[in-house]
Amino acid sequence: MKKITLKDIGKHFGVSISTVSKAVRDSHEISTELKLKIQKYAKENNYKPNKVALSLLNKSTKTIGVVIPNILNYFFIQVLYGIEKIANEKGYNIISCISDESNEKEGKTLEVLDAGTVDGLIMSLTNDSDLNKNIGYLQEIASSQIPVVLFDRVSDAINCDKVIVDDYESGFKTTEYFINIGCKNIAVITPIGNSNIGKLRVDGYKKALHKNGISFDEGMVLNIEPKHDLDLEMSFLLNYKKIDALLCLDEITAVKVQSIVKERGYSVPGDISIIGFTNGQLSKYVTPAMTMVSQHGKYIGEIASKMLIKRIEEPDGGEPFETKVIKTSLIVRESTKKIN
Amino acid sequence: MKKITLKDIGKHFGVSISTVSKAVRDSHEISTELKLKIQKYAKENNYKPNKVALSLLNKSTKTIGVVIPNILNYFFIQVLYGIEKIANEKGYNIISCISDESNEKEGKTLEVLDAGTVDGLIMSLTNDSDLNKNIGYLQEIASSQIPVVLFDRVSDAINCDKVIVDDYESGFKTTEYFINIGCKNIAVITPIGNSNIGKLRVDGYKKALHKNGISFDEGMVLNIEPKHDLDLEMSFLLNYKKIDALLCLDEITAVKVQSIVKERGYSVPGDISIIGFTNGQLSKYVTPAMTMVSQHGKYIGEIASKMLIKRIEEPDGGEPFETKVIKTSLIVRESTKKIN
DNA sequence: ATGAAAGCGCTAACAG
DNA sequence: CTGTTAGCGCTTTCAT
Repeated sequence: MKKITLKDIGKHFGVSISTVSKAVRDSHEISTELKLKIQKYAKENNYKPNKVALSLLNKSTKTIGVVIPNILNYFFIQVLYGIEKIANEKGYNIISCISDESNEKEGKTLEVLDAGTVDGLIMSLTNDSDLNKNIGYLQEIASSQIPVVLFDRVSDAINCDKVIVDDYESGFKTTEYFINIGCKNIAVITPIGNSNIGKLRVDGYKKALHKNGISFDEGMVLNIEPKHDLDLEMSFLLNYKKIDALLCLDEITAVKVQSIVKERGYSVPGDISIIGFTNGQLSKYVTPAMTMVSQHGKYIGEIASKMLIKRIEEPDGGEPFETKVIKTSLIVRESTKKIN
Repeated sequence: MKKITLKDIGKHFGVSISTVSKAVRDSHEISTELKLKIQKYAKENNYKPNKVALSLLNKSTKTIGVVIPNILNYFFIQVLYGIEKIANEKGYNIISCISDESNEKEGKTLEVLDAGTVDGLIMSLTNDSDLNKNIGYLQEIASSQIPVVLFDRVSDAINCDKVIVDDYESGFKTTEYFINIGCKNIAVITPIGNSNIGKLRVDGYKKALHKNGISFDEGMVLNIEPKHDLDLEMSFLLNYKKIDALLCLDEITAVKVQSIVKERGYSVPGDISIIGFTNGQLSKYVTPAMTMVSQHGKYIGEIASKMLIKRIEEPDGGEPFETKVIKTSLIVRESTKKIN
């Protein structure tokens, strides 16, 4: 038997649909006797108010859309986990969409989410969406449809709440950490070279070099792409110059790079110290366990979720948009050590 | 300006709402001139038919609910990825819920999903849901509300389509693999001892021992729980008997166990060979790289998604329920080797 | 070629 | 106490 409705119940008892509605919601307006009968019947038949109808009525779906570029990336999973946790506590559901680093899929996803399915949107942009038509679309949505919170990969062109990592600062601090333990030839390996956050981290890196009197060398920044042969590229880099530190801008790259470096006979951290971004599940268990920059993904998700729900629920009191910066922390393990 | 509706457009042109509806959907019933005007206006104002209204009308939400026990587990992520991929291709969205291995949260989640929000449900049960009130509830949903597909952690008590791994066979084959490379003292470490799949794998293990004339020893099966001290438990196990092979029933356990074993001075695979379940991101990068049983998570997700959507879209032609068994494969790496 | 009306399932305001 | 009405946004007959 398919889902039972108020109408069905009403028919069964020969009463009106609004009476039933009131009865199941235990209104004082209904006689106790009738209420009991109806409630019993409703329970037995597993009646539940249809959410879709309620959504239409209340103009609120109690769901929030989450768009992330890559679900196989532990950082995003952590953020998703944080978002879900808070959303769940506050009675919201999550529609999760994966843009797969594709502008096109990102756009399609926005179309769906912009059609009344969700009360708000939490999103991290695809890698190259800075030069992306979706930006305009998103700005449109944020400004006139539903609240939007951007995290991690954000864009200045969109006016909304944001939660970001202090990428510049973080690139700076990490580089100084290398310098403080005695490293001088510090290379950067980035799979996110054309994203804003990648650029910021590299800028921080440059700043740290500059401050410490080390001249910046373009050749020490290795931009990699999924299709590239990392092994080969690393071989060029290692032959290019004597290197004593490697800063990798995501976890999987860090782990792969460490493995390549070890295979080529370098000792980590004896010859080369390595630090990676994103403290996920991988870095802890490889040998040597890797020193990582933790972005506190779960926390970012929680914050984003809270900000969004606040926007959704508060009469758009028009608090000015906020950008929260989450500080990273360095989790020091065995892939770095002081050179004496 | 908030979302624009047909009514708004109608008012603007002084025509009826149904005319507008037809116009935006390019009906031949409307004069070209009017159609063009309306369509232009609609585009300019970013009109999009409200999905919620459509859902109510069509009694179809074009979304499917996914309930997984643990999002920080790579197997489930892979499944989710596979589900999303297919669903997306077929125009469905995913509402993802995390039951966090809690019966209670699982139940709440079902309540929400059972209220007309989704057209179908893909789910893996919480660890101990065999002795779980939700089972009855789920059976109720599956039998009378919406199609349900269970994967991995399923239950016989629920009558629906299922996608499972050949856990018994897989426990058997893996154990025989150990035996074939010369191992005799094979221990099992399971964090999922009270789940069906955990039991099946252990049963397969027993069968292989038996077939090869090795007697089964209860003490060689180590049930662990999140709160337990794995280090300590492993120490007991290693002192209990000389062990030359360890079968770990999930990836993170495998990695941790290998790390503990190495720390205690054993060589892997020299002294002890190790195999783990779930070929995720971890096992490939630890040292030594671990031999793993791949369950083909993404493929499982794709299959589940296809089965569900077929049920949703096909006039419930009442094909009998199917249980698809996905064969595992052994990815041999360096944590196992032949003993001579 | 356009519009009125019904209905998806529900709630709320208002009558009786 | 119970019922009628209207309306959320949309599509779909069925008039006109």
